[in-house]
Amino acid sequence: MSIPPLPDGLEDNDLTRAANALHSASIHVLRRARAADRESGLTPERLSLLSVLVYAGARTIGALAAIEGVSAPAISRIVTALEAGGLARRGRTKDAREVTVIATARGRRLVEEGRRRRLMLIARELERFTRSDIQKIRAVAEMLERRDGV
Amino acid sequence: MSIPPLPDGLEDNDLTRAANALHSASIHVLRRARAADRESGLTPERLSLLSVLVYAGARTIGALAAIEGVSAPAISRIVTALEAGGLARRGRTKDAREVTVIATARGRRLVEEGRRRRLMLIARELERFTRSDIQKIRAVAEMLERRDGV
DNA sequence: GCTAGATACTTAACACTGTTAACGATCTGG
DNA sequence: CCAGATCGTTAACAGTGTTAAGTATCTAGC
Repeated sequence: MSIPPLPDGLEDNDLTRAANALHSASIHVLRRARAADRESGLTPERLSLLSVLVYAGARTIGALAAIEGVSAPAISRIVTALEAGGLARRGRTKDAREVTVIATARGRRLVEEGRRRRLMLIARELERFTRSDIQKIRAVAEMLERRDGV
Repeated sequence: MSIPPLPDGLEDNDLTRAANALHSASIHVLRRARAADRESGLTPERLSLLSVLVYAGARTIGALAAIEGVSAPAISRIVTALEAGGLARRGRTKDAREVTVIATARGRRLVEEGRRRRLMLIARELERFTRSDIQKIRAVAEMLERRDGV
């Protein structure tokens, strides 16, 4: 896997080269991870929404739409599918216009297994590096996540 | 942005923590990058296929299907759409069963602009780090890409 | 306390992408 | 030369996205 050249119009410096390499590396990391998701038997959209429910807790349809960056009708339909599969349930709040969604135990288990598979796949790839390089990778990744939301 | 805890069932060590942090960081890097793609006016699938054509050169329908990990009919339909938009063209080889696809100049320009936007977005986020940290990020990302295909 | 407007969700109609099955055209080996 | 393999397209269907319209509920103002 080699890194593509910087496109024309971008200054060539550490910053742009870091962005370029980080871009490529991220694509490759997630390509592998996504392969693990197919074993869940869920479509990517359903698994993604269910993951939000598991890690963020019960949320209204509108909140889920904002988080996923899609429309409320799109969420509503996916929730219906998750409910049919016994992976999530609809609930109500004081405001009777709102509909909350929460993952079932089975939904939670499915998401956790998927996350474990993803991380195991990535970890297996990292095994090729030395302990010292793995520490560097960890330090940089944690730094990226610590500072802001890059 | 904080890193989620390691899931149960995964040993807690540098390797798994590196995988966990790298996973989160990759998700965030690409979330930003994808936002830049909307400006292209193309659907993600069309832009992705067009990118392959630009960076890998002319390819047959079957080869594109293998690269994108989807079926030949799916590629065929997207190529038809790209052709209609003047972004790609179909061609022929000696083997008259095969159909090759190649990006037009306009398609190439569109992909290059998109890639520039992506990298500029990522670079802008990295500007928050010190020069020394940026060098570390670059070194790790290039290492990840150099060794294999993580 | 009532009503007008805002808000939250659902349903409907349509576009795009993915699949598999079936078909036509072309190549290849015996 | 022909039977079978290969390549691409078309068709039919499922899933997800959108916007528009409809229903129910809340809230503000009189």
